[in-house]
Amino acid sequence: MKPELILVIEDDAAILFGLRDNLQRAGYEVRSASDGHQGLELARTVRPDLVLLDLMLPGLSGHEVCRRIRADGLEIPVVMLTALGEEAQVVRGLNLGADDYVTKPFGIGELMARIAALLRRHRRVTPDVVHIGSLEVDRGARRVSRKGAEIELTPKEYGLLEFFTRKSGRALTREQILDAVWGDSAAVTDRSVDRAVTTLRSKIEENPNRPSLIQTVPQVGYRFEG
Amino acid sequence: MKPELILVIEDDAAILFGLRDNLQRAGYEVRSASDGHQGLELARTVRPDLVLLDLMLPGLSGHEVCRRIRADGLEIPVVMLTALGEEAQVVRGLNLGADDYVTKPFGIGELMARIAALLRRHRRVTPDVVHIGSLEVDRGARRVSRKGAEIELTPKEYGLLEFFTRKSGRALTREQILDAVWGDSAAVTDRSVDRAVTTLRSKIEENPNRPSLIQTVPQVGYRFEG
DNA sequence: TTTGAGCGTCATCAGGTGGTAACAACGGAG
DNA sequence: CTCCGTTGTTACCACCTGATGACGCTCAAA
Repeated sequence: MKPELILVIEDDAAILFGLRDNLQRAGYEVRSASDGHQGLELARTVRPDLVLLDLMLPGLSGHEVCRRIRADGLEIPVVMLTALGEEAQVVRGLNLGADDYVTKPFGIGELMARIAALLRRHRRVTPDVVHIGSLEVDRGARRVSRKGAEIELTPKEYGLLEFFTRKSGRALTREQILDAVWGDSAAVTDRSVDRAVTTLRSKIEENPNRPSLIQTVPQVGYRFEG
Repeated sequence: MKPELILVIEDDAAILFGLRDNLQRAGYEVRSASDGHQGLELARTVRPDLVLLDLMLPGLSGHEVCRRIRADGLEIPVVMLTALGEEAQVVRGLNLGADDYVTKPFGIGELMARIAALLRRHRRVTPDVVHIGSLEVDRGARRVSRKGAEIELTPKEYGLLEFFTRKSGRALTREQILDAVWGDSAAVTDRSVDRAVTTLRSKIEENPNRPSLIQTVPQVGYRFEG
């Protein structure tokens, strides 16, 4: 099997060297960049399996790099490296789509373990097209169809459905759904989730009165059956 | 068979002369430019089969020329010529879409071999003509027509259409489109994408009011139906 | 210098989207 | 059986988004 490729974006040469050494020893292939722009370009072109991203970078900041990676629709796991005392930054980072963060100075063993875990988790997910029963969700084209017939969804409905497909089988609170689909900035009632679920059900369920895809979990929220 | 045309962009007259001499001796036709702007212009107009590009140039840098060539959707192989000690630049170059690089001072034999290899490889890929419904996009001739009637597109319109043909079927964000067609350096609003799409639709859609080729993906961007 | 093409921005407009509210339905507790 | 909290459903309409015409800036050719 081809070794997994890790992109390290880090401007401190000493740390970079250490990371590269450890990663290669662990059997990963490593590419690196020492500033944000270069790192972003590499992420786009070489399509690494995971990105290790320092927060403080010349050029683009780590946040910006992360945001753009996500904006490109790349679902690469991103691990942020932050100095102590940057907790506020950490929160921002996670909201921008980072999957994990590690605070410097870090134990190399812990970091390696986190990386391995993320890769393992990520390998299981996301082919571009997902089938749930007779329903087909094409994330690349952003399209949904059943038995060849396209189902027209509004952006919000599609966003909700896509989120469900990524968390299928798990009970999700309305708050989790709001955060993920509406974004933390939006100030909306959690009743909006109910309403969105209703309209989504009416479009994708065979029998909207007895939903089979989106189950209500009383007192909690909803669960998508994958 | 028509001799292959190589464009050399190099400001050092001595090196340029040597290259031209060797290339012609090897049976290639040669055009040359001594600064970035002129080189880019030539690349666009004479459509060489390969570009030899010096990194350090008056006017536009080699990187910028390379990026713009790619932004235009030209899939010409580009070989970067770099001085020793410019490794960081080399990385950037490759990421910008250069296909190879050679470090000065170089052995002329090696360079010729690389050029030949690139031309060979390039001939094998890139189907030049794409058909979408009744529309025909000839990437080789950089021409678009419908039922034999040529459709005149401006450079930006053509660049956009060509990018669409390469990403057909996928939903593309305005940001992705901007990066690819305008280039990251361009400071333009994403409304410009809308504008460009509108004018492109008016030229290539049978019924611009009900577009069939370029679909709007609300809140996201556009999707080209391949 | 003039002219014109290309293209980026702005203002406007139409249509769609989705949040809220109001009410219905449901189910559990007492 | 009644009460009350939770969820489903529908209607309404404010707001946003995207389409498009108009305008102006820039650059190159004549």
